[in-house]
Amino acid sequence: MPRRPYRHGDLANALRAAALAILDEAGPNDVGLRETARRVGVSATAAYRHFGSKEDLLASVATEGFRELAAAMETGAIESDPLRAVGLAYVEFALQKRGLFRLMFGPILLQRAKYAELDEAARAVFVLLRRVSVSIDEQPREDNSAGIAAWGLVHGLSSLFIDGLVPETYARGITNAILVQRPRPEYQATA
Amino acid sequence: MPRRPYRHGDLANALRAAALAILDEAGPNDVGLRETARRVGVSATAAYRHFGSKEDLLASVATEGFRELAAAMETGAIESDPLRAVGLAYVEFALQKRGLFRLMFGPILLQRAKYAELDEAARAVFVLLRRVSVSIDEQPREDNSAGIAAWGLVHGLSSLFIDGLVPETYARGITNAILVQRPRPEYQATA
DNA sequence: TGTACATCAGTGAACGCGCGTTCACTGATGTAC
DNA sequence: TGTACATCAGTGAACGCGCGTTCACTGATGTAC
Repeated sequence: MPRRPYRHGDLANALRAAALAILDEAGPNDVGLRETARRVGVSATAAYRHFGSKEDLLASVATEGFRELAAAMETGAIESDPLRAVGLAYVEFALQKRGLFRLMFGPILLQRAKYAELDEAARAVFVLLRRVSVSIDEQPREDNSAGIAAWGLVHGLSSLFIDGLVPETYARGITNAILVQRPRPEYQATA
Repeated sequence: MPRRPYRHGDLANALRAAALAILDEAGPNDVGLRETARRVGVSATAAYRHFGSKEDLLASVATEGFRELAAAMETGAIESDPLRAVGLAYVEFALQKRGLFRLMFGPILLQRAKYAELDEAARAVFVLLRRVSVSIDEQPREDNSAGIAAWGLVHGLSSLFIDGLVPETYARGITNAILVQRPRPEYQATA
């Protein structure tokens, strides 16, 4: 078998991929810089040529994750029942890549003031949800509550499913049922 | 000042309280058995008189958390708009005790097969939500989707708020608006 | 085309750290007589 | 009431571990001439 050449060629991506593998096999807390490098077959220090720190690597993986998520949602956004399609894409993403999903909404997200690209990628997901929510809202409101409600719902469902609090078997069916588009009643005055 | 007596008297609770403090100041990943013992002013090994392992301690704290949450929700369950009151209590709990909330829905929850009390306490929260959801559902369904939807919504909103994805300032107002009780339209047939 | 050289992606040893857990122990407390 | 003693909640030293990061280095690659 051919030995890996001295220069890897795409070590940054290889490290991200290895981190992803650990994420899905174990969990966010088990992603270590040393372990990640070990999987790629490279010394731990090699990672520092591509990422300033372990946190930088995680932020990079999370950013990619948000972009992937947004892309998956975009596909649904053009369908006839966009909120349902987009919401299903969100839940589907969480189920398929639960390790990544957990990383994306874990402690690294609290550091997003430091990571402009991460912040932007996360925002894009929300913007997309708001768009498909507002479009079906008969009385669009200024507080974005329709978008926030949609985000809260799909995000919460995703969490409950991947934490096993609701049996995963029912995940798609139930999500589908819940997200069926229905006429929105007028909002009532609230206290 | 009086020295702590040789026997602490209530070390188990003191350790739980110290763990709670760390949870809110830092986060679930920073709760260490040594650090917790240090805060109580006791040797690290003393903890082993009361908990079999670090994980046991965390499970115990999380269990208490679920019981507290259920108790807070119970108070709202008897009001005239129970889903809103219970949902607000849920979100309020997450905002007030965000460290604890994160622990409760973190990796320890995946170990709940090992911790019967934790499992039971978590289930109680769901049962309560299902109760108040079904009660306002005009066409109760067998799949519990009304309860799951309610849980997903309040859980997701809580997560978004404590992760700062939606400004916390709006948290209560928006949650309130979203949870306003409204007539449930019939469910449509789904694919 | 051949050669000298700068670049910079990799290496491996070493650092200090805090962790969870074990072990043999100590000594205050509560109880039996 | 006084004394002997068992209990068991605490101690402190020690273990092995894997971590993130630094350092001085090496040597393959690509380029300038």
